[in-house]
Amino acid sequence: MKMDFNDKQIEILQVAEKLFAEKGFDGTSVREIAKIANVNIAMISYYFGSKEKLLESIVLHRIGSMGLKLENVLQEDIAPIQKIDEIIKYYILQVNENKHIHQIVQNEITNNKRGINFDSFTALKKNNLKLVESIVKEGQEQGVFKNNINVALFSPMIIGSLIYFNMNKTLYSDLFGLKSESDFDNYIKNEFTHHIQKTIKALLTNEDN
Amino acid sequence: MKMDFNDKQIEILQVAEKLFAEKGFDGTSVREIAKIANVNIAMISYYFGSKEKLLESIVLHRIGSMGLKLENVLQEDIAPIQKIDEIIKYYILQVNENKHIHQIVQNEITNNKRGINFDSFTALKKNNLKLVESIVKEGQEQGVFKNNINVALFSPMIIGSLIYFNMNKTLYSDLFGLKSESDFDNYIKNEFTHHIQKTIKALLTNEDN
Amino acid sequence: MKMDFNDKQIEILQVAEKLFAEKGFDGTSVREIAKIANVNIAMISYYFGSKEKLLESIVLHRIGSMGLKLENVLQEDIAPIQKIDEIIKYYILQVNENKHIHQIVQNEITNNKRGINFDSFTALKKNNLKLVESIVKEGQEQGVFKNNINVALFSPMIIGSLIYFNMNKTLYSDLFGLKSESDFDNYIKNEFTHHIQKTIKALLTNEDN
Amino acid sequence: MKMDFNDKQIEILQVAEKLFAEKGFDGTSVREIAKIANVNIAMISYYFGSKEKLLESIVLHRIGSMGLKLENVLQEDIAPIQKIDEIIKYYILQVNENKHIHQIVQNEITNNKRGINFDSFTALKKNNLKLVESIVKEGQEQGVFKNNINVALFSPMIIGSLIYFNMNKTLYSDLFGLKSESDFDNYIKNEFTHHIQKTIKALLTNEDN
DNA sequence: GATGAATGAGTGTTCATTCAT
DNA sequence: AATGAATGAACACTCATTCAT
Repeated sequence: MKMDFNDKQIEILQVAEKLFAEKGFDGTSVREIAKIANVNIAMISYYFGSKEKLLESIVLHRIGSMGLKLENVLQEDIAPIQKIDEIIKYYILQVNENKHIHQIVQNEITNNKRGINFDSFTALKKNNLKLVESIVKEGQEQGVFKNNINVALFSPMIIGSLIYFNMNKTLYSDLFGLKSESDFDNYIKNEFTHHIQKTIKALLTNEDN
Repeated sequence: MKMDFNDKQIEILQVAEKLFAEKGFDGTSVREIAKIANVNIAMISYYFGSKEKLLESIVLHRIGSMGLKLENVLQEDIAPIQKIDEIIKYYILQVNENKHIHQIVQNEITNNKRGINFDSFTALKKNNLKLVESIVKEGQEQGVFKNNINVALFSPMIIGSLIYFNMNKTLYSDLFGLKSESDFDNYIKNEFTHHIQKTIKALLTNEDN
Repeated sequence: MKMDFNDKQIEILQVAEKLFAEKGFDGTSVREIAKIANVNIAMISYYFGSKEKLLESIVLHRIGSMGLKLENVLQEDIAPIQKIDEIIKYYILQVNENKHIHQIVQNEITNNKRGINFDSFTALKKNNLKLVESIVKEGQEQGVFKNNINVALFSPMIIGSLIYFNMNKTLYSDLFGLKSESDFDNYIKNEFTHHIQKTIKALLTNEDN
Repeated sequence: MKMDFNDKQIEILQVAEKLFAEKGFDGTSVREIAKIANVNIAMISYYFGSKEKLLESIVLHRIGSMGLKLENVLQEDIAPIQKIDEIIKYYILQVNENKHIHQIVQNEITNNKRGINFDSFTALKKNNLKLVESIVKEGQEQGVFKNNINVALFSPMIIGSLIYFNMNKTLYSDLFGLKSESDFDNYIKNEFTHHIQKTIKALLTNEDN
């Protein structure tokens, strides 16, 4: 699968990503994408093969440009508890910056009606899980983290709650008095992130009840 | 808003709920619903007015039959920490039992392109939030819960992580070696629920870092 | 074909007549008629057999209740020229009072796609023609009307121009500064009628060019 | 508003014009048009946007190809009374040659339920009216026409009677013994035209009664 | 390599009518 | 005698894709 897209293709990818996230895959027509991206309708089939292949290309393009990998975020010599803080911050930031694609993939993984291949996404998740597991293990060996921690459920907690929070933007903007888009984004970067960090750390360090 | 549906209408509602959850609203055609529900295509418009009204009817029907209200789940005389356990168990159970509708509503609230009214859903959420807040306050007054707890973020954590877990069933079945539908369901009822309970309680009782 | 309609049937006939005239036969649905007439949808088929038969019933009902026949309008002992004035006045009045049905029949006679029977209407026209012919002949014998008058074309001139005038109500209201429905109706009863009378009499009495 | 239609589009316009005139707008389905014009159903929406836009295109196409304008028909140096003869002849010819479109527009102007724009048609009528008014005025100044002539009612008389005559083809073919389509057409071009000319001139020149 | 024209299949909805009660 | 429920057929329109150029 080639990954080098020309300018027109990238324009299409960006427009399509936005529309797919906003209106769903089935709710978006190629006509609409073509119109907004200011290209001929036939281009989408011509460049990407089909509407479904277009979605796969969006995912590939996104993952390819996701910037810093988790591995590079962490310094070797900081305490495990700080590493956890960093990881959560990184996770939330990354998911939030790519929320369009996360929303799309989430829906499409659920609607398995289309045979779209999201292996690259799943692989990324599994890889991240391994890293977190190794850090938790490190903390456990140092005696700062409790045992019996179900690390695999961190992801649902972090990403799941963030997606849910984003999807119910109206409700939470109302509850927290967030008046603008940037208010909302700042809330995620600060209060929300802090809350999740606090929660995970409590789980890792708290005496069992 | 009438809520009394006859048998055929209920059949349609159930089929549509399943299909909408599986394939999305736009990805499901009324023809398909009619075919599977074994009714004439015209019935859907005839009974519900339109495809969109059908979705609203599904939501209403679901909420109307959601059984026990949270208020009735709780005994007065148990400790706040036990109440929290009960609430989480109830929440997860309820969301899981109605996961179809949660999935649909989640997607449709996001894609606000349709003017479908989900106020009843939002009202339910706000109501539940108030209850949890009062219990946390009770615990704080008794000195068993810490202060500075962002209760409004419990919902995203509980429901968000559950929805995410469900949506990535393939991944987590793989990770946890769950071979059947009931394995997966049992995992949610036991390990998953326990994990969330443990997490929330840790958050409520742990010393700040 | 029976002609005795009960109250509900008459209500349906009146509503349908108005709607057919306003929106055309095909542009009007039986649902709409039933709704406005405040009767069950099935009633139309039940009472009249079909939508087409309903139209035939409207025509019959209308003709049956068209009030004074032309024959009775005329006094024996007035001059032919006055008879012509009376006839034209009667014609315009009658067509205008029954403009709905004239509009409908006009359209439906043209659209011969439906096998609707308008013989009763045609018979009325032929009968009226004979009467006018006899009066013109009377005038010709008295030497007050010229010969070579194509009496059969009087009807197109009188009714045709009136229907056209009615159909272009917006245009002519604008041209003549008629601000209300009753302004328009009065214009027909006075200026329009006078104009037609003047025209026909000119034709009947003028030296050939 | 573009007016250049390709061959297939013109084929569709012609078929649609005929069908709309024969069976009305609502009585004609795009399927039928497509079938007879031997094109794919989707072509109608593709070419014209919608069924209603198709009708607007028909009107535009017709008006655009209406050949000689009234202004060019008249020689400067003939007597007003001859000009009137020419105008009537032109009017009847033009309306008769375009009777389909006149019939359609007539019906649709009446059924104002659709927001179709017939301004171009109305503008044409108003323009023609001005021309006739100027000629009548000319005749009045020369003393050959009487005063107090309601020129605005000429149109209803000429066009209205012609449309009525056409719409009741069966009746008048019977009355005048016209056995073929061309008999009927010839009758319009000769006797009918002459009758209208005679009538209008009588009105213009006759002493008031 | 790129695109305007075209299309078969499918969309949600409305239609006049029928039928069991 | 009257009607609520139901339906097959048709409606105008949009879809993603193809193809000749």
